[in-house]
This record gives sequence, C-alpha cells and structure tokens, in this order.
Amino acid sequence: MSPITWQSVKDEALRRIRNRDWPPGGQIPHEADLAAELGCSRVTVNRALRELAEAGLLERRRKAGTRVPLNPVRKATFEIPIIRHDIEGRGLTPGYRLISQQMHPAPGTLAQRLHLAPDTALLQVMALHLANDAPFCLEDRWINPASVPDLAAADFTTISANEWLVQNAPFSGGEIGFSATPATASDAAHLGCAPNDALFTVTRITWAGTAPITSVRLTYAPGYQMLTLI
Amino acid sequence: MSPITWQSVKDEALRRIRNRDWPPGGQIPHEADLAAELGCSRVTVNRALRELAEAGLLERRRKAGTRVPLNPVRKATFEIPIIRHDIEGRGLTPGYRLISQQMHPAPGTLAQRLHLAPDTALLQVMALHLANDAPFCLEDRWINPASVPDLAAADFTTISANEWLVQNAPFSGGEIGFSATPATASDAAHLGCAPNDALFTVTRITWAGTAPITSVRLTYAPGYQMLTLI
DNA sequence: CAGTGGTCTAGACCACGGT
DNA sequence: CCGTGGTCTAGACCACTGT
Repeated sequence: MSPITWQSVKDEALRRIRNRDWPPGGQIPHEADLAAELGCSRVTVNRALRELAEAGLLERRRKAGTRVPLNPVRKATFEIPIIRHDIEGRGLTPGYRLISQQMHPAPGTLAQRLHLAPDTALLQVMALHLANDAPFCLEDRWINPASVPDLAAADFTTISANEWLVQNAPFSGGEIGFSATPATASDAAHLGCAPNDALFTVTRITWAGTAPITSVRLTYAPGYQMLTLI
Repeated sequence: MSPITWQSVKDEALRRIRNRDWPPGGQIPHEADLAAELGCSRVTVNRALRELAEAGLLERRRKAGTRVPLNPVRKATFEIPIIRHDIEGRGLTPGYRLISQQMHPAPGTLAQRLHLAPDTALLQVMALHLANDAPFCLEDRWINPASVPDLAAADFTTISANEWLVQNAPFSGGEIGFSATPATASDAAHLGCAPNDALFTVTRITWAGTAPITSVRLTYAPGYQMLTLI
C-alpha cells in the first residue's frame, strides 16, 4: 500500500543516473519492467521519465528505448518578467518615462526580419525604465499596428509598451537573444553611462501565429545581471 | 470515437485565451466540466491545462480553480550546451587550448559563495575555446576536488573542463547568471579584443546536493549572441 | 514486423486551501 | 467543511521506428 508517486520514481531514477547504476550511454529498463519493479503503474513511470527527458537527463525514442545520454544537454527555464516587476523584485522602486512615440516606415532590415513589406508603417516607441529614479533599462520597440487592433487606445505615457502588450497582445511564439553591446551615444545619454560601456542587451521578436507583433531591444544600465536557477 | 488528444485540448484552451473567451483575470471552467464539454477524460484536460500553467499562461490552485493571469509571466527554456557543441552548431570548427591549471586556496568571496571554509584548496583551470582558430570563449573555472573524486584522472590538455565535468560530475542544481562586462586586460589578451570591449559573460555555480562542484565564468568574444525560441 | 514509448479512459482517493 | 486540482491504477490501443 505504499503510495508510489511519480516524483519518487523521478528521484529514484535520478539517483540511479548519478550513481551510474544506469551508466552514461546505456539503456535503462523498459517502462513496464520499472513499473513492475517499483510496484506502480506504467503511467506513473512514464510521467517521471518524461520529465527527466524534458530536462535533458534521458533520451527516449520509441522502439529504441530510453538511454542515459553521454553528453546531457541540460535545459533550464527562465522567466520573462514585465520590466516593472523585475525592478520591484530587486527591491527597487520602479519608474517610467516615455521618450518618443511615432509612426515610421519600417527600416529595411527590420521589415525583413518581421517578414513585412519594406516601409510598412510601424509604431516606434522609446521609453526609459527607472529604478529608484536611476536609469535601469532603455526600451526601443517597434509595434505592428496590423497585429494589435487596440493600439490606438494605448497611452504609453502612463503604461509602458512592455506591460501594455503583455496584457493586450498575447503572443504565440518568438525568439529572444541575449548579448553584450557597447553603449551608443543615445544609450549613454539615456542611461547615464559612458559611450562604449558594456551593456546587457535583450532582443526579442514575438508573433501571433505568422503575424509579427513587435520587435524590441532592451538595453540595461551597466551592472545588470539576469539570474536563473538551474 | 473522435480521438481527442491533450495537445488538441491545449490548442483549444490557447485559442480561448487569445480569443478572450476566457478573459484575463477570469476563472475558467473546472476540469470535469471541460472534460464533459470536450468529450474526453479529465486526465487529458489536466495534462493540457498543467502544461499551460507551467508556461505561465494559466494559474491553478486547488479549490480556487484555474484563472487566466492578468499579467502572464511567460517562461522560456534554454539549453546549456557544451561549448564545443555550441561552436559546431554555429557551423564553425571548434578548437581548444589549456592556459593554466593549478591548485589554489579559494579566494574569500568565492569560498563564501560556495559555502566552503576560506582557503579550501580548489583546482583553477583556465582555458580558451576557439572557433575557426579565432578566440571564442574564455573559461575561468574553479573545481572542488572533494566533490569530484576522479578529478586527478582528468587531462584538461585534451578535453575541456566544461566537457569533462558534464560527463563526469552530474549536478543536481545551481544558478546561472548572464551579464555584460568590460574586457579586463587578461580577457583582452586572450580573446584578442580591446580592453573594455563589451563581453557577454555567463557565471555558473553547480551543486551536487549541498556540495559545490564548480564555479565558472565564461567570457565570450565580442559579437556573441545567445539565441532561444520562446 | 514487432517492440517501445505515447496516450486515452473510467473510476477512485487524496491534499490543499478558500469559506 | 467541502470543492478543486493532483495523482494513481489497470487496461487498452496507437504511432513510430529499428531490425
């Protein structure tokens, strides 16, 4: 009557992997065998092994069975917070200032990356996020009005485009890139740092199906670090 | 006899969220009701809604039910590749050069971060990863011999500590940080860039249970970008 | 072809936590 | 207290893919 949980099966499997009872490169027993051995149903074993496979600690293929990878590619998850919440989470007081907001034809490379016709009219929004009144993050964003019907109703003087879009334009997918870039003259002026300072930069494009919603470049003041548990 | 899959339930739920059939802040029907409506079992609905909750698109609490969050905090996963594979994945030819390898007492702040007694003996390994013979990434690592029994058998002249540890010291958890740092004189010399150039930097600490395994600082040559799908 | 993981079902009990 | 999600079971069929 021991209540075997998928979590306990997962822990036991982890133990065997670390302990090399299941050696790297080797196959592990079938779900049915494990279920019999551990005294639980196959579904329970399946749930446990599936999670380990999603974390990169096992490789599963039909017919071929389940193996311990020689070079596990670990996966980690990170959150994409609203910038204001990121600031609050660091124990600082958030602030916000709209810098500019204007319709522009999309520059060539941007139009290409968004799969739009050249010179499609987009709304460019630039804003500065503050933490304890000090510059925290510069938001340089292009929004596709065709994907965001209510865009005209948005007032980016009081709410950041970052936050408004999270609430009003759910995305289905996209890509996000992290890099280090030297501060441009504009970056330096807005963030209050020196030109060429090393700035942590996030570039993100999001889509609703195949329609582009927005492209944004977030440039953080010197010293910013993005932390995640793995 | 329609084969309703958890994936199709997930898609339908996503559609209702995007469509605001389930408005932000509102509760959605119970699992049992949805199962009846969609003509599948409750377990199938559970799997679908659980995944959406893990992605940050729903909030679930016992008794309180399931809600659409007003400010969804989207989660994304990224892979932690072996550096050599990262290079190969970019279509470049990887190279590797050991710079130094020596036992040192742990510096104070490091010992503290690793929860070790000050001056605990650690192995410091510095190495350079190359892509098409050009500097790609500088690896500055401290390894705790107490957590890695076979450490003496490792030959870091032929295999990087990065890769060897992945194969020989599975970790149970840790933390990873991303930032932009100005190139130090040492960084610049090894990476062939100018001092104070903006460098993408990854800091990672890993643990086996409560025992620290390694602390590493990866400094990438200018222009590096870490890309992830969301 | 046949073995393995992937998934669905119906029913059941349990844990948490609002009321 | 009691409604809701969390999970387990036994059995079944299916989809993929290596041999």
